[in-house]
Amino acid sequence: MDQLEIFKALSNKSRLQILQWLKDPELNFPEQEVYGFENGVCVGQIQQKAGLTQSTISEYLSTLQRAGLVESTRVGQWTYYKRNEAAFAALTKIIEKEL
Amino acid sequence: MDQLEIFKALSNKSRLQILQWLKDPELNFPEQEVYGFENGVCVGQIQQKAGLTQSTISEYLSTLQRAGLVESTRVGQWTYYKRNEAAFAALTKIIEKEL
DNA sequence: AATATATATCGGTTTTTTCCGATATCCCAA
DNA sequence: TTGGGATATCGGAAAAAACCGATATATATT
Repeated sequence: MDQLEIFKALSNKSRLQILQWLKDPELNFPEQEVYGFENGVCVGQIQQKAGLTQSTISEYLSTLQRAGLVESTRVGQWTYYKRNEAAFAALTKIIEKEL
Repeated sequence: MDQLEIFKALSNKSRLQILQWLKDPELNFPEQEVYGFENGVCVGQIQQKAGLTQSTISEYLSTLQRAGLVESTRVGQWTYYKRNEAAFAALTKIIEKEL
């Protein structure tokens, strides 16, 4: 886990917001027909809610993924993103012990 | 506590390093004559160790202070900085609950 | 009052980040 | 096999961050 990369990923308003939305998909996104929220939420829904362009959101999700904070699953034409809760748990430990 | 401001303060290698050094001043800095490390470590010592200019370090310490991660005490011509451990504890809670 | 030392602030250059539009890729359906 | 929708990638303009040197301010000493 790269501390610096994680903190950089977290130091943007939109990316923080996305992570918070993903904490409770049922609450924050309209129903998804096929998969529920098992795999997370697809890029398009996040993009709509965030009100930024598709390319920007795609990049932001990559950034979060490189930092290990989210995971993605491709299903057909859709890519679903969900939080990686283990990474958040690890992060609190980093702050408690290393920082 | 402003999440975003905290994460921005943490997303710089030198500032992270400073926080780690301040975790154990006895270990990371030469003895200070008058005050021990009660009040923390003065700017000059941090600057020397970091190998950046005085102005840069002064700014970085302000950044950390604005984020609430350190506190400063002026004693004569010196300003001592030390960690605000309460802020770190609060940060782990933010990550657990809000993030 | 003059000088010296420690820190803060200011102005500027270079690098990084933020965001966009355009285009490429990938997958599905007809 | 072609067209359309979803996502990724690329190139770039504008804003922010990372530094620096010069200068200002505060305190202590003489």
